[in-house]
Amino acid sequence: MNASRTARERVRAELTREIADTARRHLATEGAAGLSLRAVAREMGMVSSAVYRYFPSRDDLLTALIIDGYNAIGAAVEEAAACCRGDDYPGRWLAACRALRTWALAHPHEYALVYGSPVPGYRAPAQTIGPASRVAAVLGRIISDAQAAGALNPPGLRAALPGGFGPDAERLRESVLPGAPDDVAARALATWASVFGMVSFELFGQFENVVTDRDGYYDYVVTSLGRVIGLGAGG
Amino acid sequence: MNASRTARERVRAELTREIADTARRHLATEGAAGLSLRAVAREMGMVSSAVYRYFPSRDDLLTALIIDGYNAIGAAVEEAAACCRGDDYPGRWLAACRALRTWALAHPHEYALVYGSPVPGYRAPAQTIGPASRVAAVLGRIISDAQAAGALNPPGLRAALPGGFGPDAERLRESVLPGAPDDVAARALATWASVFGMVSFELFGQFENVVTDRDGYYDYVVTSLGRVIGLGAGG
DNA sequence: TGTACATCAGTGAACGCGCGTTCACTGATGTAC
DNA sequence: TGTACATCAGTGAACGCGCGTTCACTGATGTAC
Repeated sequence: MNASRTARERVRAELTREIADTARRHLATEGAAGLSLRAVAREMGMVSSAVYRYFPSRDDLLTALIIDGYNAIGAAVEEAAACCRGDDYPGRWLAACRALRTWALAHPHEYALVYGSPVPGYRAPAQTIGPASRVAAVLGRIISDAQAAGALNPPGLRAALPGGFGPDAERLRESVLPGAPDDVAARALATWASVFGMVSFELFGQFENVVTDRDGYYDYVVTSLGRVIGLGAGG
Repeated sequence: MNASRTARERVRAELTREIADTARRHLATEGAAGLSLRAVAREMGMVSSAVYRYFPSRDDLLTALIIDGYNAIGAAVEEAAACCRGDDYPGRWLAACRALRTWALAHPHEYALVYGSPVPGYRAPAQTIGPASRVAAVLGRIISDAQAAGALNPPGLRAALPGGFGPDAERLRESVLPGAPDDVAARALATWASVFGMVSFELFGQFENVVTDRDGYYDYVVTSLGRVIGLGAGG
C-alpha cells in the first residue's frame, strides 16, 4: 500500500534527521574532528553498526551536516534580509550581516565546520556547492538591487582592477551579482570576505581582550563596509 | 664543567627543537586535531614515552607549535615591512600584507592552527598572547607612523563609532597603534580583520571556482583596504 | 686524576580507552499473488 | 482476506587500529670531593 510504504519511509527520514541532530549536538561539544559515529549511536541507544543503515560512512554524515549548516545560515540570512522594504538597501545589508553573526555566535561549531579550517582528511563533495552560495546570494542581491535602482554610490577610492578578473566577475554576475559591473563585483567579493573575517576573528578568539562592545563594533564595521561598496547610510 | 653542562643542555635544546619540527611536519599532513605524540616519536625513532622528557603533554607540544607559528609569521611580516623606506607607507603596507599571505600559503596548517577554528579541547595559555600580536604590531606601526607624519588621509565615509570603544582604542594605542585617534584605531582593527578574512577565505577554500588570479586580486584588495584607512596610493 | 654519587635520557611493557567498519544473524515490516 | 516471499532495520560480536599517559627499569652523562 502506498500509505504504509510512505509510513516506513517517514520513519526512516525521521531517524535520519534524528541522527543528524544528535551529531550536530556532538559537533557543538567536540568539534568536527571529534565527531564519532559510535558516540552518536550510543546517545541514541542504538548499536553503532545500525547507523550505517542511514549513513554509509562518517564522511557522509559530515557532508550532511555541512549541507545543513550552509542551509541553516542561508535561511537565517534570507529571512533577516526580507524584513526591510526592498529599497532600503542599507537596512537590508545591516539586517543580513547581523543575522550572519548572530547565527554564527549561536552555532559556533557549525560555523567553524563550514567557514573555518577544513576538516583534515575530509574532502567536500560537489553537493555542498549549491547551499554554500545562499548567503552570498542574499548579500549579492542587495548590491545588485541597489545597482539596478541607481542607488549605489561607491566612494572614489578604487584601486586598479586585477587583469584577470573579467571572467570571475562574469561568473559572479551569473550566480549572485546580476548586473554588477566588474569593479562592483570585485568590491562586493572583498566586502563579503571582510564580513566573514570579522565574524571569524570574533569567534576564533582574536578579539579576546581587544574589543569589548562587540555588538556595537560589528554594526560599526559592517555599516562602514556597506558604505565602501556604495550602500549609503539609511539614517 | 660549565662547557660540558651546556653541551648536555645543547643536545636537549636541539632534540626539543627536532621534536617540534617533526610535529610541525605532521601538522601539515594531519592537522592540529590529528597531531599525535606517538606518531612524532615513531618518526624520530624514539619510544613514545621518551617524548615526555621534553614535553610534559600533548597540549604543551601544541602550545609550543602555536608560539612558534605566531613568531614565524610575525618575523616574516616584520622582515617584509622593513624592505621599504620608512615614509613609503603604502609600500610597507603592501609588503607586509603580501608577506602575511605568502607565509599562510606556504604554511596552511600552521596558519589554521593560530588563526583558524580553535582546536577542540585545547585551551591556549597566556604565553601565546605576546607572540600573537607581532603581526598586529607591524601593521599598526605603519598606520601610526603615517598618522604621526600627517600622511594619513582617510576618506570621509566614517560611520558613528560605537559607544564603548574608547577603552579599547586606548588599549590598542598602548600596544600596537601608538598615537592613533579612536576612529583610526577602529578602522585599523577592522582592516586587520579584513586582511585575515581574505587570507582565510582563500586558504579555507571559499575562493574555489570564484577567484582565478588570486595574487592580483589580493593585491587589489589590500591596496583598497589601505586606502580606506588613509594610506594613499604610492604610485 | 679518581672515585662515589646524583641526575638525566631513553626503554619497554602495560593500562584503559575509543574509533570506523564488516559480517552473519534475527525479527519485523511490507509486497504480490 | 490469507499466505509465501522479499526487503529492510537493528543486533552483537569481532577485526585491527591508534591514542595519551604511567611506571619501574637500565645506562650513560655529569658533579663533588
